[in-house]
Amino acid sequence: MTDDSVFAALSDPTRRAVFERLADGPLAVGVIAQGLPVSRPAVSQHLKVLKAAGLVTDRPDGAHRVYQIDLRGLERARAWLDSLWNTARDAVKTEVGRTDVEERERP
Amino acid sequence: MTDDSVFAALSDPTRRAVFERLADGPLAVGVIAQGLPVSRPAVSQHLKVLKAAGLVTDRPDGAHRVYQIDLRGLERARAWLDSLWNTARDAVKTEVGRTDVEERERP
DNA sequence: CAGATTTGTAAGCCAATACTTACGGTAAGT
DNA sequence: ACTTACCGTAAGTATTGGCTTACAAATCTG
Repeated sequence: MTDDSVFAALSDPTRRAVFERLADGPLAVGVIAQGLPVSRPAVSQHLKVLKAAGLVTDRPDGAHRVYQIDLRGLERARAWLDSLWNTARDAVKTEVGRTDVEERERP
Repeated sequence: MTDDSVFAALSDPTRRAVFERLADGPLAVGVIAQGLPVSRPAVSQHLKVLKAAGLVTDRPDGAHRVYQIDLRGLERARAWLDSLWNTARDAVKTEVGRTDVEERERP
């Protein structure tokens, strides 16, 4: 569940579509595959990637297998973005000041 | 600057390293490339992707070209994650209740 | 003006990956 | 027990993508 695996998992549009479908609640693989423009095995492979990234969990339910969103992976992505957003925002503020000085000294 | 381009841009570790370097302030291409385990043209290509995703902006500075973080792209990624996080969290809550009922009816 | 510096782009190469079909294994229904 | 349904995995293929080297354009410096 590294930053790398999380963002790599979120990079594929089909995988994000799978992930968005799970946002409303747990679903079985076949149900997820319905409506998506890819085959069911493809969805299985996507779910495997999402699981390795800590973005979903799965549990057996009879012949079905139910997948559910795991908030831990999302939290990791959020933490990375938030951290970078904060430092970038601070840098922009201090940078504006620095630029003013430089432009005054070297117009 | 679609969700797709943003997450695709953030999926590559080298590109995230480039992006993190820019968090502290604007930098020229050559400076960014220093310390990274890839060639300078590779960095240029990464910056092109980041720019297309709305994650950085660039401006000419003599023979140099200075790149800077653009908060718009970050905001887009944050919005996607936040939206999904909220709906997923709500779904978890209501799902707990539903599961309790189901397990009472079908143990 | 000639040379050096900085950068973007083109071409080519190799690895990663998303997809399909085919198959095996497990669970539910008759 | 046999059939049906659901799912994961293996094998194979085609596409994408990141990297390097080579080259061209623009700018500074002497």
